[in-house]
Amino acid sequence: MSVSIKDVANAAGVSIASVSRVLSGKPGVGEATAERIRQVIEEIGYKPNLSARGLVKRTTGNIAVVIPRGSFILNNPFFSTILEGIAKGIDQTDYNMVISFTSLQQKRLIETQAVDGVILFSPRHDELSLEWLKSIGLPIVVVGSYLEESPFPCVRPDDEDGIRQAVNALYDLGHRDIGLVNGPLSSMHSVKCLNGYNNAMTELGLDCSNKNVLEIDEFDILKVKKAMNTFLNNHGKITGVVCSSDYLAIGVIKAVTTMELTVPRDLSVVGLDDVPMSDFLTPSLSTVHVDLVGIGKRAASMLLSVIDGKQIRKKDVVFNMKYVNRETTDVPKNH
Amino acid sequence: MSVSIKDVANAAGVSIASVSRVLSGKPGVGEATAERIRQVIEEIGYKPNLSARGLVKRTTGNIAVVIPRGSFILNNPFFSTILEGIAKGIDQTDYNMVISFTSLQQKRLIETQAVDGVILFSPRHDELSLEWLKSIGLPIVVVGSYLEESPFPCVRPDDEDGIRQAVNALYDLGHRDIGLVNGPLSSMHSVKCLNGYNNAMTELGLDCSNKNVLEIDEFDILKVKKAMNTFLNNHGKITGVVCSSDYLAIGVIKAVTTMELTVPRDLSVVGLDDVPMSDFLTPSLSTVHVDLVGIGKRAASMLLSVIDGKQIRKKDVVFNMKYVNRETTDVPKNH
DNA sequence: CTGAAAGCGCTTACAG
DNA sequence: CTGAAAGCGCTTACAG
Repeated sequence: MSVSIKDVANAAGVSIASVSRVLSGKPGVGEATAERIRQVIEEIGYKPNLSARGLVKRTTGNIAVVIPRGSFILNNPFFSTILEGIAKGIDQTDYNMVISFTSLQQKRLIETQAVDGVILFSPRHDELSLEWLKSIGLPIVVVGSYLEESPFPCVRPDDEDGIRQAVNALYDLGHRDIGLVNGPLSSMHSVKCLNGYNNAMTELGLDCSNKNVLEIDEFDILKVKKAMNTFLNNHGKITGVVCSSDYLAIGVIKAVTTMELTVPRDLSVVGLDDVPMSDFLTPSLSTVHVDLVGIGKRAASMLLSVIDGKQIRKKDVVFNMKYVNRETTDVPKNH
Repeated sequence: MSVSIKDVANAAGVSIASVSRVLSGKPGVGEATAERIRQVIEEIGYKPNLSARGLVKRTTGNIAVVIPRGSFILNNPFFSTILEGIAKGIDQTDYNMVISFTSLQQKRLIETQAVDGVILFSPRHDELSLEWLKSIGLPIVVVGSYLEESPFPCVRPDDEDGIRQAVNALYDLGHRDIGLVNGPLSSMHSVKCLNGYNNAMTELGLDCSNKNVLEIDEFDILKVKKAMNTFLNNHGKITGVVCSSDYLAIGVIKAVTTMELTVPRDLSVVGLDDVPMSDFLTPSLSTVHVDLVGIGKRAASMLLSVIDGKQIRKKDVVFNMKYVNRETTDVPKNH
């Protein structure tokens, strides 16, 4: 069928050991021989069989990207943008990226020694167990949000400060009644956002009793609309909201608009993360920027280091965020 | 290190051959023995080594999802939604999905026998060569757009009819000067869209001299804005445009809005494909719906069939589209 | 510098 | 029904 190492050994008149050595750049082959072997490889188009190599080296050349609850998640550009970064991060290497969305696949992928390492997207407490993950002994890097008790290195945006900046931006515009639209607290990301919100409000001397916090657990436009409706009715004074993600902000704007309110005139809205599409929306979304592609890249290079057995210094890499004022924010209505 | 087939054979007091047979569900093992083996496997948590299996069976358990020009593309929800479908399609199987965005990775993935089959996203003529792809002899299914001379089965939306429906919807609203905002013609998708546009216009007795067609080759908001600007200036009569994708439509709306025009009052805009976010936008996007998740699922199941050596009947599976009227369309201004 | 040989963990004729 | 053995294509001590 396809050519094997034996074929190139024959064609070059050497042993397969020598071929293997030049393939992996190991020393111990004369330059003349090595050159001849390289030529033959090129000529007959030999490609090493990864299964065979993997069998003896106990590696696969694959890294897993594990994304929780696929269906809802992939539409969220936060994930796809980080994914882009990961892809770029491994582009120059020999690793392939295998993605899994369902926990069924994830378990299999990990148990089955099908990958050399794992990039874990913002895991939630109710999903893959940390104990289990630890017991596997696979190199793991977490991306997106920090897990308190986790032994794994992590790359993430500084959500807490991001939300703080968002709150302050609204404050500077004159807003005093500021709400938070958050995701479910089973995600550490949401917990950080809540902390950031509470801290910022307290620093500013504003009321942060959690009445002004709306928690949305499923990302369904109808549910968001309904929730926003009752939320705004119960908190009539709110003039601006900060959201824990751009995607959420888009839904909030939609919900608000269908209530015959106008953004930003009746309500200012700020997102979080600045996904590429945010500048593209109409009105363009005020949000807090972070280099999502950079986060993905960094997570990838970090994982590769761990796989290579290198000690990594920073176990928790936090990317700075920066508020970007666009069109969904304005001074409050009766200002 | 981890347990091997030998360990379970020892523990069960049988040969590795028997273990292998129950693993693959092959006949030739007594029910009592088989049951005992299954128990041992469960107890000691044995998982077969995929590399070893792959080496002898010459399979990998991986299917490749090949996405062209990653950076721009992944932000486009058209792709991520189909991806979701593919993931669902292989969820119940033992296959893993390995994704590649760069042609470098793609070549390696395919040459290196690292996958059992390939799902190829809307390839362009200037990318991976069909000749090369054919020469590899790997099962391939194309998703997204049809390649005329391609020997590979394809799953795709009926773009041509979709555009036709969009044009007709605008016509029915009273529009007569209808433009097309298209992608680059190196993609068959764009070619189909252009055909659909020309045919629909002709059927309606409208002018379809290509002056009313804007071709945007790179998806950059500044470029879109600039292009739209000159386009609308040169075609002042246009009251509605049809776009070859929802993503493009979002950019068009943005561009138009920054020109101090209002959608749909000054310009009606229709997208194509109805990605999940379209209903989420403000104003929500009028577009032509197609079951993108279904397309992904179908492509996956089709590829699995080809891998299994089954003959597939339909080489070109076309999904119907259906116009959805939302908020970016209205009667023309001076109607 | 070079090669013969063992071995990675499986599957699958082949023999019994 | 069951097992001994060959072999998949590599890598890597070990000897020379």
